Amino acid sequence: MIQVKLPDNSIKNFEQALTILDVAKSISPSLAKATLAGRINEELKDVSYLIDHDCSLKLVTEKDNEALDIIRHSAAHLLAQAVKQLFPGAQVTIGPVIENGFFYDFSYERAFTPEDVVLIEKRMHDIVKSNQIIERKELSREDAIAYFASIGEKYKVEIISAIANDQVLSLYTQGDFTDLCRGPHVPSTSKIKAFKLTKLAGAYWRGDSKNEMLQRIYGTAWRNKEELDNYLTIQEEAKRRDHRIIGKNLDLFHQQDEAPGMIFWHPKGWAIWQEVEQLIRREISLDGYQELKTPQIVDRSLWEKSGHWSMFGESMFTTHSENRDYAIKPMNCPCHILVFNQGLKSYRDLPIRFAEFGSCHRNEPSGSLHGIMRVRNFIQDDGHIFCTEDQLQNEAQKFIDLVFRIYKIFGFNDVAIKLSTRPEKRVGDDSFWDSSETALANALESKNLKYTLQPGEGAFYGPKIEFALKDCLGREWQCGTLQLDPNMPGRLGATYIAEDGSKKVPLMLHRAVLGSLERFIGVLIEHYAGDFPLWLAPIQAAVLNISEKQAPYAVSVYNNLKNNGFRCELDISNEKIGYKIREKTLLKVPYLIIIGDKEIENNTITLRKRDGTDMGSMTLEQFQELLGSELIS
RNA sequence: GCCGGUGUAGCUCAGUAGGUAGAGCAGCUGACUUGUAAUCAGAAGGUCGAGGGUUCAAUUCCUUUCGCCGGCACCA
Repeated sequence: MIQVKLPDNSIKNFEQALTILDVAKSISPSLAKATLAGRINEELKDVSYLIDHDCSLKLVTEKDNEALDIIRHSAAHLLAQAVKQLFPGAQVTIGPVIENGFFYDFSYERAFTPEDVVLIEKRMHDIVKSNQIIERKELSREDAIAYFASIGEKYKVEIISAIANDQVLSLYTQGDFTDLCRGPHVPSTSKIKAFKLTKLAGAYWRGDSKNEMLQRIYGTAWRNKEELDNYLTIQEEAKRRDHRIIGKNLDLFHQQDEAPGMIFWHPKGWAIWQEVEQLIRREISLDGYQELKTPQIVDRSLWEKSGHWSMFGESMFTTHSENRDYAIKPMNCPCHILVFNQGLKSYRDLPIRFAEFGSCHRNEPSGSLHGIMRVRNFIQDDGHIFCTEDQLQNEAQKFIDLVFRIYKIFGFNDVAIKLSTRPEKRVGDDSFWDSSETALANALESKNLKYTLQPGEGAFYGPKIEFALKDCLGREWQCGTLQLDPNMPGRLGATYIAEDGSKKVPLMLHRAVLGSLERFIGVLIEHYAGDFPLWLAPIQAAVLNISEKQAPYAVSVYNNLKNNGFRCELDISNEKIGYKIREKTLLKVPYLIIIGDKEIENNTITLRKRDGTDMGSMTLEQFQELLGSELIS
């Protein structure tokens, strides 16, 4: 007698061993049809799994969230099967589930073309139609290696060879295709109902740039067509928000061949920048930061002392003059230490908080550049805190508060926190790393903040806390960072006089709330889709006249607003009002001011918001009050 | 940096099986004087990313190179 406990705590008794599918059938035929897998004592299993002992069972159907991963994994196999049928010379490697879909990497004598992908996707649909049963089989390591070696799948052999000896290996077969896989999978190919191949790309074997480059095919897969369409719509939306397109349409900035990875900020883009920079300036001064400015180009010897020359020499821009080598600064911290080093510092002076909007250059690999999100010249809302070990926790807490305070102003309320610990390539001994990692973790825990651990992701000089905000499409952007650096102050000779009269080396915290302003503004553009809130809008209002007659009145309204500090535009061209409204609406101007004869007569203005709302007429004074109150909120 | 794609007017894009290119919008000129998302007309606008090669002839073919796009790798 076998007892199977179901999620509603009811218990079903069976005379003999049976599969998960059999259990589903015993409940209802339609449930059996919908079942994709089962969770036996919390472990996911195929529907063909044989239940031969008492257990709890939760049937996984299309409706369950966990079904999605199974479908996607099966879609990856489906892709591999189609590729093997069309290109028998291709070797399969790995095909995991990723966010929103899956990919599969192949080794092939040539790159796949977009035309190939069309054929592959078509073949995948054919295989789905033919409803091939997906069967699981267990094999010994030796047999599995022998099998894949016999069909010439060298990568699979390599993968199996790396798997521990005592692991049971499972193979999944569907029609003419067999793949090594942990599973589980859907019971047959017809269960994969909604998928689409999305991208073609090169990818290194095992993610290592020293290895062969494989052909990666990306796809997305969903429970049904509605979900797939919904996903594709969101992708379209993301494309519509692309900061490179909006940046061009709104005339915010441009980039050109002569300066790859650098931004030419236009007046309108720079207006946004200034607002963001001023906001940071206000907020950090409340937290006791002092702003300063340090040189752009600094002698090589400083970078050698700081460790950058050996650690990041290749990605620093250099120059030289009169037999001296210089680096164009890739970061501000060494210079901040040089400022700290001027004059004796007492423990009474600490903590000292320096801030700088310093322009930094890093020679990022060409392939990594992306609009204004990843650039070679950037400015961070950078800052460095010099403090004692006792002050560390308090400073970390204070900074965490600052980050949340500022993100909230932009409407980012969902923030993911990550703690990155010691990387392989690092300076400083292990006791430094032990204590500093603990200190950061304590700061987070004292604030009851949840965080994920990222082992090996720390900076070469110390561990860090990273703050990733979520935009309105749910995408994560890592912006804020707090990095503990117990090494650099010592390397550059920073000291303070302690209470007992001895010289001590201060701790340093590198911190930024927004990170690179270029990137942060890129995030803002995509988050708001160009519809900036009034305080950030490059043009806050546009004055439009109906016809030539009202031009002088329109000019006076424009001048009045401009003189009161609002960013304003005037259009008194000989165009119809509909044309002017369309133009300014496309430029996402929050308020359009329409001036016709009526307005002159009543000494008012008529307002239209960028979303089309007609706000009727009011006096200019009333409008300015309205703007003022919107700016404060 | 690596793999693949791509580069034509200010913008969005078409085109040439090798014979130095075309549309819409914008800009310019003119007419119209307009009431809430594109008024009409005219003229003009291009070393077809850059260098080299093949050819009588290259924007088109070959090659080198640069930028951009999608990934991978990288991201102090």
